[in-house]
Amino acid sequence: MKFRGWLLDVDYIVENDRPVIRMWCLDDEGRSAVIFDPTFEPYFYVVPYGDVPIASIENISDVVGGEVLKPVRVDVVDRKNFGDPIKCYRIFTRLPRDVPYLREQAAKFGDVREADILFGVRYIIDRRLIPMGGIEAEGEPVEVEYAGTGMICNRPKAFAREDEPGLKIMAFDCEMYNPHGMPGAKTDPIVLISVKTGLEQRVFEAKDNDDRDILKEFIRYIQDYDPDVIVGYNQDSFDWPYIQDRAKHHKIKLSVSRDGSTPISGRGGIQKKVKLIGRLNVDLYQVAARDVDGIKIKTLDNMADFLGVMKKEDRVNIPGAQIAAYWTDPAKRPTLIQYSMDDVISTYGLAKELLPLQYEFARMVHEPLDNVSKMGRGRQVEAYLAYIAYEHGELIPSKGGSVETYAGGFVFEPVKGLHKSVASLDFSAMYPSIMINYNISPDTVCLPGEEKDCSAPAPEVGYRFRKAPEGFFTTILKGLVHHRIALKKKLATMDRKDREYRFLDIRQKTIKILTNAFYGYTGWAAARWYRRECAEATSAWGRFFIKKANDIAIEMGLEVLYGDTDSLFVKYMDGKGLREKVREFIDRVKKELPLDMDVDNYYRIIFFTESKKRYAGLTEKGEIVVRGLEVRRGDWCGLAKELQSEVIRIILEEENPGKAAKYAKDTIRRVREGTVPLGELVIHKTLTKSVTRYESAQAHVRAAEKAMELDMASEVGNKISYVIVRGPGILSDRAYPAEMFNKFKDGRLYTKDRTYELDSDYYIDKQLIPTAMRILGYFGYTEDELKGRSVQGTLEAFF
DNA sequence: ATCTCTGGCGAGTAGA
DNA sequence: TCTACTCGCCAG
Repeated sequence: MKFRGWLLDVDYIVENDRPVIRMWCLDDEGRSAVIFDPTFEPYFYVVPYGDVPIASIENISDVVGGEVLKPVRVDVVDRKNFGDPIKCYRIFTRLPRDVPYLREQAAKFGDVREADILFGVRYIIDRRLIPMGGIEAEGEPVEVEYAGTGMICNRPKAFAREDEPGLKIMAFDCEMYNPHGMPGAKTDPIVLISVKTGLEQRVFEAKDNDDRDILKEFIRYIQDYDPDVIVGYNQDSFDWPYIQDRAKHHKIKLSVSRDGSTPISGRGGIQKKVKLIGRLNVDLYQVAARDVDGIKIKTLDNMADFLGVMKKEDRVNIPGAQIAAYWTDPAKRPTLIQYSMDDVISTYGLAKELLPLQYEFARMVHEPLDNVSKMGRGRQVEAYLAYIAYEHGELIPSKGGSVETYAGGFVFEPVKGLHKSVASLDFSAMYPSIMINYNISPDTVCLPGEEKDCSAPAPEVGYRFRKAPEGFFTTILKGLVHHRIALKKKLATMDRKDREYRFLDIRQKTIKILTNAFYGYTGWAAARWYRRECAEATSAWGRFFIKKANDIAIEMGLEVLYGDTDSLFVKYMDGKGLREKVREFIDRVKKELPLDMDVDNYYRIIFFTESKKRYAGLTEKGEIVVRGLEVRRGDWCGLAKELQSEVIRIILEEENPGKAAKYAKDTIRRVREGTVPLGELVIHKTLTKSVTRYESAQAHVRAAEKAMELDMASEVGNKISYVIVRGPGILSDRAYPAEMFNKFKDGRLYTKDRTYELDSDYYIDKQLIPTAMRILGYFGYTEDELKGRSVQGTLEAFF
């Protein structure tokens, strides 16, 4: 029989003491299928130390549980080790689980390589497969109870396709009974489980606080609908572990995986990972945390609002701590049900927005979707490298090296104040271009004595790289750059609303992300292809070129106001002739330096603070661009950010500092009067480690401790939301979790049994004044003026 | 188990 | 009051 469809995942089973590769697929009609390949054998390499006879390798053995493990066979193969041709032994084992034992024995004779490549990934690499891509196979049909089609085949073939699979996606979300704050899986049942698919949405509701039945219904629902992809928001660290505990409590088997097995939890750690066999379990929070920027507090409702999936004002929102109260009150329960529904609808909507990029990453780096969605950027780059290494005959290096820091980008001292008619320019793809230009790659690092065939030494650090042959990274980067140029060219001829446009645009974006991560990857101590010399030389050339560009600009009569790593902000006399001068400048830079430079923006007016990395400007198009200032930060209260944002707007657009100062004074007065909503005064900071590990008292840590005393969630990695109240002690003593208050009126915060007073002086002196003064200080305003008497100012005096 | 990198700002703590 | 240091977040 023949099969044509999509490849979703690859794993293996053990049959008759032999591994059998299992490919989870979809056919072109969207029906599930599995393809087995019993012919693939586990193996790893050993690069011998000197002359090691093959017999020594063939004879390695270990005894595990009374059983003797030996290599199935050993062959001699030609490979490359960082570009150098070498002969090495390839050791085949009977089962993947034998590898850890035999690698230890083999390590006595040489350098063990690729022993830690997972068997499924190994198969994808060796058979050149494309997860989320096309697959064709021919073989014998076989009966399987957990998929529509089953077949046995040993040479599946991948093919690229331009359409997307008809995946069955299911979103789910749970609400737990939490009368004391944090729900505990031992005692507190799940009261609602909501699900949404392409067909319907529904909520399973517990009867009499007993979740036995809804757990069973949920399991049955998954079995019946049989989704290919399961999405949630934080389900790996919250919903799945909780469901697992509850199922265990009721002695129910959580058969939600496609083969009838239960979810597999990644062992411990801070970031938990959950694997479902045959279904792709994607935690959209992990995806958002890595791939979405432009939003600070990545809660489900914020994320859905930000991506236009569900506006906050159009949905029910219930504070986490009140779920039990809503559940218990018959009048309020329907609201809770709607809340749960809104959550699952948001989650499903997020999946529609976020998954296409993940599909492309899966295809690009050749890792199954669920894996790639949980990997850090470095590991994604590495998966891609591992796939390419195979076709180059390059051995995949072993992990890691020692952490050593090195110098990065150069930052110019800003010319503080307001400037009119300014252009910002930057080198396009500076680091990748430098790496390509100087053939900077882990396999081209020049050793002492071979300098004659090498590039010029990198400035400051002196590293050289061989001119030939082309490095492993260089080839890959060139390929990526060319591919992206071709895509951009094609996109330029297409209609933006076209379905294919979206598809190709995501592809070029994926390439860009991956390309830009290569430089950082080479300086990452835990990388397999870690070569600090590469990162050091790349950033050194970068510093050299931005300084050279600065010299050229000055020589041409441009005034350089600021620059950071790969960018320069320039102005020309009174602004007339700027564009012409900038064109000339770019031409000269391109002629004299091996890099491209482009205009990023023209600013009508721009304000540089006296600090690096903090500025705000108004572009010719009328857009306000802010960098580094508190407006951009998630750890200042909303009111302070709003104030600074408005001050910036008034200064840049209306050029009226007096009005900005008045706005600041009004804001300060509102805080004194206690008329600002509490939400505007909450400060959010991440708890980055367990509370006991902090060396000094931090406000958010103390707030987290107080939250835990009240049985409210404060886990490592969470954002802690707190407010500052009046009272004795240092600031952190007076930081309280915002959720503990159920009422805020006239500057007073109420809990069930206590009243606190908001520390309005803290908000005025430490939040509002500093953010406003960051800009207004330049116009001669003082703290006292903003807090009290009125002063007029004009902009003219400051040019 | 986790992890792309360095440069940089500014608030707050802790100790002298 | 001064300074060194910790901490979190942001620019590129």
